[in-house]
Amino acid sequence: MARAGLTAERLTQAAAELADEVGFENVTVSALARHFGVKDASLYSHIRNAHDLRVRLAVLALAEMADRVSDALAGRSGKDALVAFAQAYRSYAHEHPGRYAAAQMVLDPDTAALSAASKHAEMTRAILRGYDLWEPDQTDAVRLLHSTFHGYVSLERAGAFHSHPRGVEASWTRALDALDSLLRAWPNA
Amino acid sequence: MARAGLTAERLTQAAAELADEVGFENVTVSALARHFGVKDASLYSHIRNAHDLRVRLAVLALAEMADRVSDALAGRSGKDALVAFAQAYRSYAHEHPGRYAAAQMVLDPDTAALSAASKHAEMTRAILRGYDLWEPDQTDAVRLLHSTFHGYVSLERAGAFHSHPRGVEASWTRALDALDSLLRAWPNA
DNA sequence: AGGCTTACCTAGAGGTCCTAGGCAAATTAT
DNA sequence: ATAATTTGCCTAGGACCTCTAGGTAAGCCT
Repeated sequence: MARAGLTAERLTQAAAELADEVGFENVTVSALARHFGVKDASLYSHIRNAHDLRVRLAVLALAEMADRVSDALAGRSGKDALVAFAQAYRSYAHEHPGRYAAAQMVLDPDTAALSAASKHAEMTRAILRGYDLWEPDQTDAVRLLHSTFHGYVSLERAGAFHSHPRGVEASWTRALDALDSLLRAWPNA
Repeated sequence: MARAGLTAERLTQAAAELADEVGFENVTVSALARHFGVKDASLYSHIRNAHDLRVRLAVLALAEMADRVSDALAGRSGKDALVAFAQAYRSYAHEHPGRYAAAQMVLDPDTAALSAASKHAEMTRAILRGYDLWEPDQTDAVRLLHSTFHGYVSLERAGAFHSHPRGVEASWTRALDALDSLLRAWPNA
């Protein structure tokens, strides 16, 4: 019998495509095995278990997002950088809903440290160099930005904004305007 | 054999407690049946299927949150109302992580319309009466506030803020300060 | 008391997760 | 080139979850 030539990397990549097609919660070991025309048990030579597969997927998604944001950010500063970051983040979530959902997994501290999660925080911090913010305000602002981006995208995907006719795109643009003006006039403690 | 006296309501209530104990993703029909000392199949007289159970749980959580926020909001306005809303929202999420996760489910439009989801939007809008905001800025601000609250709480629970020594509580307080000042000086389009 | 509704049961099919143990293909050593 | 080793994929099977069909008996209504 010819071998399928599986590796953890190929499995993770296929899982990412599967996630975008059928949703992160439907990424199962069985579905992945079916995709490769192989028995379930065969995958366990490459991944420890189903959770391990999902963690690998999360790590992949975090890295992809970081790359995309990093590219978008190159050569920009101030509001330009803010908008570029936000668009890159949001467009990734729209194009890759399954991967984005994976990226929201709660990772154990060790895995999180090895992942691109820290790069995200670092890049968000880089945006703030265009504004006049210093510690601890900078960290507070990083957290606020990250929260707003993530919150907006996940509520949008959950359909929370469909009940009102106001365009989701227009609100997003105005939210970025608002955040920019907030960063420029960050209140004192 | 004595009957357990199950109803959809008792099942949903028990599922809520179970969710807070073991996590929303571990709320299964089997686990719930075990809790009542009853066979799995018995639950299907009260709920349609596992998804139906989770939706009921989501609706319960949305209603509970709306009640709590509504109480917190009574008699307050301006920043007072903003802070009260935010604290009520966040404390609910902390005290009831499983229920909060349930409340993030994507509901089909009909269910969403019947749920307390619209009350949430309405209450957020009520906060803005203390600020000088009119349509469409009001809707944009509602979406921004909702996104930030939800984003902050879910990133916090995911451990995204643990990598930095700055206190999560302090950042939260400052985020509310920032949002208040943003609403008072909402930028023109 | 008799009849009706329904809460809960047993039985069982089908799916996912995962382990143990085996064989054969690919790789490395001789 | 053949032998030895590694390892990719297999079968078999157990544990758990979901859900359906059909049955029995408990509790409610006259």
